[in-house]
Amino acid sequence: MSVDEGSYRDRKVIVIGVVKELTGLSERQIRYYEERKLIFPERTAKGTRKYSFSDVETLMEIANKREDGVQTNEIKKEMKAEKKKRNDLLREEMIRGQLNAHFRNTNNR
Amino acid sequence: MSVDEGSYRDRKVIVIGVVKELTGLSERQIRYYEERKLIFPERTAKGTRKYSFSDVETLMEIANKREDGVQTNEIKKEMKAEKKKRNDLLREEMIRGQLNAHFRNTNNR
DNA sequence: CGTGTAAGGAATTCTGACACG
DNA sequence: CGTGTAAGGAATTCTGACACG
Repeated sequence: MSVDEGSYRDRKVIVIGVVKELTGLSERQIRYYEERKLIFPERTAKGTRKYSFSDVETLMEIANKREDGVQTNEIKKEMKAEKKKRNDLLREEMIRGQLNAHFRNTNNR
Repeated sequence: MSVDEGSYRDRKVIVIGVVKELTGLSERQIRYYEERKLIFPERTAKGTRKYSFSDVETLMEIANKREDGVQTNEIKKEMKAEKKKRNDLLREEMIRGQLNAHFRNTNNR
C-alpha cells in the first residue's frame, strides 16, 4: 500500500447496502460490530451510516475471525494490539528519519 | 498518484446522494452528465447508481468547465483528447520498458 | 453473545415528463 | 441545451424490541 492511497482508503462514502454487497455480511452484523466499537462509520446529515474502504477491509477481517469462533471482545483486543504495533514501527521510522536528516546536515557543514 | 491506488479510485461504490455531497452538484445534473455519456456509473441489483472516486473527480472537472460556459458536447471532446494523450504516453513508456528489458538481456549474454 | 426478524417511519433513488430559456 | 421541479412508486436505512441459544 502506498502513502497517498490513504485519501481514498479512508474517505467515508459507502452506505451500508454497498458494504453488505462488498463483505457478504448482513446489515445486522455490520451495525452490531459498530455497537461493539470495532468500526466507526460516519453519518450523513440525515443519519445514514457511511463507511470507508478501510472499514470494509476491517469488516472482512472481523468476518474471518468470527468464523474461527473469536468473540468480538477478543477481536477488539487483537485490533488494538495490531494498531499499537503499527504505531511503534511508524514511530521508529520517524526517529530514523530525523537522525538521517541530522547527520546529513552535520556532514554538509 | 500511485499505481496501486487505482483499486480504490475506480471501485464503483458511492451512491448519488454522497456524490451530491462530495461535488455540490444536483442529482439532476449528475444524471444528466451520465445521459450525455460523460460518466458511467454502475448499478446495484435493484438499479441504484454507484459511482467511483474517479467519477467524482471527473464530475468536479465537468462542473468547472460548465461554469466556464463549456457545453457538455465540448467537454466530452476534451475528455476524449486527454484520454488519448494519456494512452499515448503510456504506450511510449511501455515501449521504452520493452527496449530496456531487451538491452539488459543482450548485455547479460 | 451474536444474529435474525417484524414493525413503522423517514429519507433515498428512480423514471418520465413538463417547464423555461 | 442544461437544469429545476412535482409525481408516484419502489427500495433503503434507521431504531428499539423480541426471539433464540
